[in-house]
Amino acid sequence: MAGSVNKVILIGNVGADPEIRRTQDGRPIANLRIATSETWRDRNSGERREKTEWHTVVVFNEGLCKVVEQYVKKGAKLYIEGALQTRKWQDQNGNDRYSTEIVLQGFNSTLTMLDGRGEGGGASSSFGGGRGGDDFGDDDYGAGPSSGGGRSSGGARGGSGSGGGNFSRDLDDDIPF
Amino acid sequence: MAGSVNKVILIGNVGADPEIRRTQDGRPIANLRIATSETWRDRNSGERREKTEWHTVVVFNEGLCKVVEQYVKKGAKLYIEGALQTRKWQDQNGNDRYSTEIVLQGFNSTLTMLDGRGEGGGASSSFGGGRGGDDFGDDDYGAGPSSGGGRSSGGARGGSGSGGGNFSRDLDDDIPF
Amino acid sequence: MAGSVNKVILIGNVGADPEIRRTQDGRPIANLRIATSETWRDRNSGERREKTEWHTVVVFNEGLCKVVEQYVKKGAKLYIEGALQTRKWQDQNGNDRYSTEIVLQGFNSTLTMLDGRGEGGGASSSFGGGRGGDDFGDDDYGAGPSSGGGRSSGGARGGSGSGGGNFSRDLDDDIPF
Amino acid sequence: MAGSVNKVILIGNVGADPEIRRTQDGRPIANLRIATSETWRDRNSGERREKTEWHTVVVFNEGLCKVVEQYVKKGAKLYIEGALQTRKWQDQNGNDRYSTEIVLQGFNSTLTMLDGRGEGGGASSSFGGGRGGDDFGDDDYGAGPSSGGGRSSGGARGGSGSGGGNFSRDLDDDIPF
DNA sequence: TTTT
DNA sequence: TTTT
Repeated sequence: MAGSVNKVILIGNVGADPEIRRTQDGRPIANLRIATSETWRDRNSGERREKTEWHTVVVFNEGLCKVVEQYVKKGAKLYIEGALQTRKWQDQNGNDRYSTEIVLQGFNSTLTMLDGRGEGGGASSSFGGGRGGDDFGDDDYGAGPSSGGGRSSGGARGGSGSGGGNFSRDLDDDIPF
Repeated sequence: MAGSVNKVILIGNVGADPEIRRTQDGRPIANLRIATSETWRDRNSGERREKTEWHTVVVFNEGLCKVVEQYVKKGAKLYIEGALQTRKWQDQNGNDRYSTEIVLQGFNSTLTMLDGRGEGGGASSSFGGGRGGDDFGDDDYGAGPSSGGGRSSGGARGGSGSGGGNFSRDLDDDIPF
Repeated sequence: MAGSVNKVILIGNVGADPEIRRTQDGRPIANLRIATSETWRDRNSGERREKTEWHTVVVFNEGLCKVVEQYVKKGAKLYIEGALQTRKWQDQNGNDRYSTEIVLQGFNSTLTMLDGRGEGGGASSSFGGGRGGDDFGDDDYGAGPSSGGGRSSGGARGGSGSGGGNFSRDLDDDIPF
Repeated sequence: MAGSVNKVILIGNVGADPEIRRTQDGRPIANLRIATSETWRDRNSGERREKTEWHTVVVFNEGLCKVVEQYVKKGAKLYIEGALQTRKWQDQNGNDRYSTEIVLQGFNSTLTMLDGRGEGGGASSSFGGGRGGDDFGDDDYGAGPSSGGGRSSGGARGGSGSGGGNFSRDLDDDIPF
């Protein structure tokens, strides 16, 4: 079927340092757990209540994996755009099990760090941005994320400052890893 | 945690006529299975390939449930906007199991029928639309979906025409069911 | 600034056959006018009212331009994902004027045809789909939209059937134009 | 036409303290200027370049206006979900002019503060959240944003910490202003 | 005019 | 199980 859309947009916090695995042929796959949460007031008690939803995010895109590996730490606030995918697997008893994940793989996958603004209120360096896009005349307008040079990073929580970065696929060749 | 977003946007086709259950206190809950699919060309064989993803959508909103009950049939193409929710349950062996669903419950849930354009190629009646929104002067601008009057409809496949309708919560009082 | 998102999602109908211009160096640019509309019921009169919003969409992506040129006709229903851009220009009196457009240029631009379902109720060929994505093992999983072969199409309104197609950038090499 | 979607999603920074006007009948309208920006590397020079896009956001929703009035300051990073609207007006010479704005008015408008996480690295108070949603049994699950109690706030830049808050319409009765 |  |  064509004419379909499968899109997930999350803004939430990373629950633990990401895990990076590798395929047999060496490509990285990053796994993230992201929490979103909503709060409301109980109609009867008047108490504030909160419900947290945990999401499993799987990053197949190689460039985004590198970003995740280097910059995303427990506690980081991320903007994620990906697609829903339900994977079937067998448990130890041979029973079919299903896991639904947000997959960042396709052309419109995005991962943007929303923490940033560093510690000193200063212009913490940024390593991302970009539309990935097409070409725009003779310079590389919108041509893809780029890097801000030497950064030590540290994730959101660790705190030593990390400008919010916007990453996308197609960035492999622009990121200086 | 506040400052989070949990949003799913789907455009896909309904795999089977919806199931409508009721809570003990009589409120309806609709279940939908929606297929999205992507196609690509195999790099080696050059063949076209397709992968279909199935999504479970649960509609708690009462107004949307009525819409689903009356207008959504197997085969219908829908635009869905909801939130991801993973539900924990026990299987017959007492093992924890998890199911991830797209829940239409909150203020920004939407369900829009994308088939339509009626039978005659004409303007097709519409039974929905709307922003739910706030007030806009003295008339009810953006005040919520409304109905186009008597339509028997019949879903997408049944085919006798059904304008695409846009529904949201807050519409309970406007829909003449 | 990094860590920002600029995204527009539209589902609407094309108001007129698209215009295709070309840059000096020969690249196509497509212009579309797309109508979205909302309906509501007047609180006082009880009448149904409707407000249509017109959007200007500019397609810089070359692959998408070709798709627009060949398949998108007046009346077609489209799903569009792009970015907002306000362009400054001078009117004949030298006054600054601004026009805001939805630009399809970047990596996460999408254009999907939502009409389709072909003429005979049958399996009208599809020329799109795809995630653009990365590679997935040795076949071209998610590797980008592809074409369904020879189709004459005809747009939504023209009517001779055109399956809903999903297009994205990165597709240039896959579309057999 | 029904079956349409008109949605804008922005994450960006507020360029100046918001302006709050009032309609004749006393309802507030907030105006925000929000910057999004993308960066890329020039293909030739290798320099990092940046392009900032400015967006005008108009908040008609009364609850969101209050939030804007009290918490949103110059420099704040926001998540915004609204609809595109082009307004026609006459300049001093009587010429038609058009302005396109992102309107937060309808049921699925959202405004979420993304700064926050306070100064102490702690859990940071949150004054928002919520789905607006429907009812869910006997407590007010998902019933709408609520407030975290006494907060002095101060906007993003002012800096003394302000948890990210998520606001939506339907919240009027829950926010303790 | 923001932010990095 | 849909759709193309």
